[in-house]
Amino acid sequence: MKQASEQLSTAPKETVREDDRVCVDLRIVLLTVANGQLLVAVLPGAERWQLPRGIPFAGVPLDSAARSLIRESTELHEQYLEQLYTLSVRDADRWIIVVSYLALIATDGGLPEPMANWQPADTVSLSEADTKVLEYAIVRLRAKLGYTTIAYHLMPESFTLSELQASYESVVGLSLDKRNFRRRVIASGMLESLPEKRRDGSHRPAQLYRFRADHDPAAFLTPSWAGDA
Amino acid sequence: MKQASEQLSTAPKETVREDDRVCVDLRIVLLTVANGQLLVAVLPGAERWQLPRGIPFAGVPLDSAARSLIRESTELHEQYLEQLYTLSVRDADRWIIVVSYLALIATDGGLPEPMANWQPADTVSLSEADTKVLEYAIVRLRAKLGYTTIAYHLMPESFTLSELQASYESVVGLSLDKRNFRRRVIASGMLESLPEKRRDGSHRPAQLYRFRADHDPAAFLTPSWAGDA
DNA sequence: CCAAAAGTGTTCTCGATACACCCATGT
DNA sequence: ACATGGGTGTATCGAGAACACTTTTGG
Repeated sequence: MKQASEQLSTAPKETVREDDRVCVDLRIVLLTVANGQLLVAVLPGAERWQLPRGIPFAGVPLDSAARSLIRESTELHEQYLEQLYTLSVRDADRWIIVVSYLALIATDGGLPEPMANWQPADTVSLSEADTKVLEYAIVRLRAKLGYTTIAYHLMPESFTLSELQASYESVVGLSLDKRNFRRRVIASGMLESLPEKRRDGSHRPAQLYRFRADHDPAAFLTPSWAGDA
Repeated sequence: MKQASEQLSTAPKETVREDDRVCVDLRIVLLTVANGQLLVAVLPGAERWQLPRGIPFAGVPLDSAARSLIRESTELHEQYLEQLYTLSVRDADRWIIVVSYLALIATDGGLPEPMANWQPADTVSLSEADTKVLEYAIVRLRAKLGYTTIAYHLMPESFTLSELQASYESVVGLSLDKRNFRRRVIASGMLESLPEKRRDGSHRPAQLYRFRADHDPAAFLTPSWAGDA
């Protein structure tokens, strides 16, 4: 019932009975940005929405379990998956262990096929535990946006700098200075400009960019967004 | 066997059999600093040392389980406990889920009673999984040292600035500039000076400090230590 | 008077911020 | 010609890093 070697020496005082074993529950915060809103994938629950969830099988690594959970919620493959945190929450009369993941999906303008429902991340109504997990996911995403190239996973193949800035703004919830934003994002070296421009309305066409194939996903951009409106 | 409500709606395709349930194993990285070395608490294992570990019981929150594990390794109460990461590792023919914690204990000069063994963190020989966990713990501790007052949990009640600097240096593994270090740590406002000084040898006595009772544990110090020797 | 650690200030560089106007296009 | 979003440059400020000498004590 337990695997051998290592953990016998300091095993807890009593033997583990079968139903003393803890329950592990995976929860996925699957985010995307569309029309200037940060959206989260949710499924209908008893009374409220709930995050996509599931119980991992033994014999399967956690990340794979998370990935297959996502494949049940959307037909698009996620672009990015990162473990968030493991918390224990009271559920009925037991404590269950919730392992939470952050996943990102790029939009190509429209929404990814929603087998799940997409709800605005700032207003969706979830259980207490799910709300905590969602909030933490947003904190992490905001932080990483500042010093990594994680935005890559939220953008389509090519985009204008204004579109990139709009995505940043929907995630951080602030408006940023156009000139400073461009300087930073260009200076970071994570982008390359494409030969084409996009004509889009009765105004000057916009240069298109994409993320460089070799962009370092851990590359530092610059760590602070403070100070703007 | 499973608790009701929430997770039925997206339950995995097949029903969960009893022994499909995953095993969860807690591991604690318990660190301290003594005589200029970063030490980790370990227990004798089959061939190598191993991190204190144990299986959490259902019905007990994870953090409590971690705390009681620590109480089995040392008589001192830990000063600080923080969850690190949850990873799945292959063990025999199953994947087990390892939830890792970072704990800190202050030294008062000598070592805390070692029911566990204290080994230098940079040379101790552990299993592959334990090594990964230890390395990650050190990365986290180093990072947090830069922008939080986490050092508090490694220091005795009162100390000199040189002692504090020495602790920082043993953790980050770099030597720091004395003047810059002092300026930063003073400017951060996390310390207060005591009326006493410590006479210590044939040289000028050193001012004693302690952490302010109301120091904000999340207070920013300053995020980088680069550039020194 | 010598050894040993404590303590102290200034200069420089660089990244972050604030801020306002001209450009290309469609109607 | 005008409305619309695209695109650009400069001045200021503050944080971090580099760097060397004086002070106080005990022996």
